[in-house]
Amino acid sequence: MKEIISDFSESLNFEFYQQNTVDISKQLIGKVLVKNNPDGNVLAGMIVETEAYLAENDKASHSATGKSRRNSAMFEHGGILYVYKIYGIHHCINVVIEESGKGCAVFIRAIEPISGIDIMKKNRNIDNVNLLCKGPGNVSKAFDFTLNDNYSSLLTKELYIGKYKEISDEVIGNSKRIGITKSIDHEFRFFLKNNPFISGKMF
DNA sequence: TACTAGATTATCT
DNA sequence: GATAATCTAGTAT
Repeated sequence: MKEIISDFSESLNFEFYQQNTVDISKQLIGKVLVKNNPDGNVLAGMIVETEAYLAENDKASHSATGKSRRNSAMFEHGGILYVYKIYGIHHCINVVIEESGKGCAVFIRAIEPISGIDIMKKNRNIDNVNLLCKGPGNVSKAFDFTLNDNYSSLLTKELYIGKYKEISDEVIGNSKRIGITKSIDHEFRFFLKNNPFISGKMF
């Protein structure tokens, strides 16, 4: 039984991803990430927590030290996925933003599951829906994103981000980014206030 | 509720 | 050889 949660006609277009990274980081809150697997399973959820990583003046960004094998996807044009592995165990997903050659991305930290919840539970091997996509490593595991998904386009029917809910500014909180050791002063983390699916604390 | 340690490997220096 | 945009389980408070 498939639940149709979003229409591909509602998907964000190429131009959307070429805009300012911090703006997009905030705008992605309340949007829906949709992944149509080849086996027919639809995985989807609302983005509830993001962080912006910039090309300039941001030592925490992977692009800060220039292009390398790992971060090369970040230097593509906006609208593709940048996936990397961290601590040898977890995958983390980013949405590449802005024009080719810059090195900007939005880090997806947490998602509220909407569709394909049984598959996500199986992928995570847990039963608590609130924990399914809490934290970047868990998002990747629930959606089964791996290094193979690096460079994937977000402009296809198989994988895209679509409009979902209108979110007003006052329910979006922002704070310092989590888990980094450099440029810790920037307040580039955005989240949906009082949402039980976000990671970390709400301050 | 809060802190700490340990897991584990692609990538970078 | 060292590091890392993390997560979880365990112990302490």
